[in-house]
Amino acid sequence: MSATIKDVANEAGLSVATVSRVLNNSANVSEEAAEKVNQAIEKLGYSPNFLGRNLRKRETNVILVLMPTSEHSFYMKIVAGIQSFAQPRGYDIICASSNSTSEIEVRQMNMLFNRTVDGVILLGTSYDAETLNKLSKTYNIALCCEGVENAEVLTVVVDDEQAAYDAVKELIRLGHRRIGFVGANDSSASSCNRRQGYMRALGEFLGEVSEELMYIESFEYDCGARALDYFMGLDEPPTAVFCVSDLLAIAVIHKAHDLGLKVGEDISVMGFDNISMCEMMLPTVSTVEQPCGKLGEVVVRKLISNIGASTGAKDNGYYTVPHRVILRDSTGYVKK
Amino acid sequence: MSATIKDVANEAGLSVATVSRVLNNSANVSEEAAEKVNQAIEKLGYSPNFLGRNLRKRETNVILVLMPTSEHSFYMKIVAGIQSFAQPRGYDIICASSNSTSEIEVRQMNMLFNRTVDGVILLGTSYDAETLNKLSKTYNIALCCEGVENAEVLTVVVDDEQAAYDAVKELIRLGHRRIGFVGANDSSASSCNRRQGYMRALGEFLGEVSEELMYIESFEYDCGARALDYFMGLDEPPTAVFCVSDLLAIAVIHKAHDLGLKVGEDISVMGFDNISMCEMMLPTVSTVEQPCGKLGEVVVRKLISNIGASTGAKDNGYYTVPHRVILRDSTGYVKK
DNA sequence: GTGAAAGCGCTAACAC
DNA sequence: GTGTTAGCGCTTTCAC
Repeated sequence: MSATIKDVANEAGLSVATVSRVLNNSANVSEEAAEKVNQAIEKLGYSPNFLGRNLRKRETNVILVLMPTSEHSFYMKIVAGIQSFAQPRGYDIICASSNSTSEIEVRQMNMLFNRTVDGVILLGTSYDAETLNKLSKTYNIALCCEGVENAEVLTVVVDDEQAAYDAVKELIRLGHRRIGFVGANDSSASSCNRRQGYMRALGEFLGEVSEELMYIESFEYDCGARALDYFMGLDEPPTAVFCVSDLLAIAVIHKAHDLGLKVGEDISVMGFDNISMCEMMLPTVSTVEQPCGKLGEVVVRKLISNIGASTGAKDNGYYTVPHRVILRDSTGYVKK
Repeated sequence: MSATIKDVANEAGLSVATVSRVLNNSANVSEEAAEKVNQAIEKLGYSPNFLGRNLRKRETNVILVLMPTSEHSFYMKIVAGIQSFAQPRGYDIICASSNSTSEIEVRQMNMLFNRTVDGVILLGTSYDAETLNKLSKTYNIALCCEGVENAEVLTVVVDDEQAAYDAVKELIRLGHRRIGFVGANDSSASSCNRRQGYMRALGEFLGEVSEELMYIESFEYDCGARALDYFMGLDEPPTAVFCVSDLLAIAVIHKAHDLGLKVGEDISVMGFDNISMCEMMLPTVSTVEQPCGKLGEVVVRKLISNIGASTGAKDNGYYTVPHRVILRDSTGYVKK
């Protein structure tokens, strides 16, 4: 049906080897021959079949990015960062979303196992450390945004503990003394580390950490409303809330509005990630910026280097990139 | 390095043909043989190389979804719809974003040309009708969300003209008589069609359409603010604004807030798409819902059918799925 | 029920 | 500078 390299060779009156050379810009091919080949390609509308090429070369130059959910524009920003680095270096980036379903994740990981892609970047995973360590021996895998405890796999993240500490410190600077925490289950390393940072800041500056000010459920949007309901039901509700994601912060803000609270005055809310929605919201949302572009760039740079390296020489390090606290309208000085 | 089907055959003491049969669950293989093969697979940690398989079978069972931008969570919802239909039918879905750059789009389309994927769904494209028609003869292509005028390519969209008409009709029902339109350049078929619907509603119910109430720029977020600035500079500003996207509507709402206007009272704003942000915003955003799941499901169903069909029997039809106007807090009765 | 062998489209020795 | 040819890993006809 569609033309092959052989057809091109016949059409040009040359051998497939020469056609292949032209296709790959290798040296040792006369101008004349190249011209003939290009004409034949044009005439036949030929496009090389990469299945053949990839099979032969044992590489695809494609990297797969797996996201737990596609709702977060945050993830797509990282993908953009990955792409901007990888594309000029000859790698195509494709992505897929597992909807936080481990079954789908496994299925998509098959693209790695069956050699459809050269490597995978996981922006969150349901694999445990042991499995990841085993897979990492045979395949090129990297974690980004969300690490896995004890996994000796290339990982690039922000320093979640320190970032949360910095964020909560800002709230304390604004005069807040009762600060709530909205987190996901501790099976998420990032949520867990952020909780540690929150607790360290409270311990260091206020001297005490109260269990009742921590609401732990999941990253789901709806949890934000439930968290605020819970907090407002306390004898002494918090005057500020630190959330492990912007989405949760936005849910809290929405709920606060429904309860008649003025966000930034009656209650301060801080998120995490700096998704684009933070600037679109009314009020705008204070948050901790994760440098998405940088995260993507760093992780794919190291992954590509691993792909090119011999098995023994792989970089399975744990790297952090700098974060930044951004204050907007959703946080303010504590009400006297 | 990694095991091949030959290694498995040797290990099992059988031929590669038998191993292949086991791999593909074909009939005519004894229990005993299957057992041996599975043991060998287990022992060697074998995973079939799909480059070989796909080359041989001349199909990959992968469909590529190309998005113009990854910022819209809207697109990812469509991908989810596509995936939910395709996955159970043996197709993997991968996606890539061109950042509205035709150069990147072309590069990504290479995955179609070089047989890395069986088909492509374009959620917006910079290709013109002529090119699409030509490509569509050789390859399996579908358009979703955003059609291309005169393209005889499988297309699944909402009826943009009618949807805009319905939305504007609602604004008129709320008493609005001066209604602004914020659109993208008419090179976008959807924006163009929505403008037609806006004009039809105005013509039909109010008798006149005023050029000065149409602000046409692009889908970029920043255009929303400029549009409102423009409108408020008019001698008689509109009391309601219909935007061709929710993102633009949110930008308008944000700007209105900055100008001290109360959205839903002083000015009504209607968007288009029903992205998840509409419900998160304060105020919540009235909009036209595009049934993302349905769009994705329908387009991939027809595309898969085309992939399986002979060249002549392809469905290049134009299909619409039903839309729905959703009124929320950003629209209200006109202020007396 | 099983195996031998051809060949999918391509690249890369190797020979000339 | 060009051509011949062996295979990359797999499926599938055709014998048996």
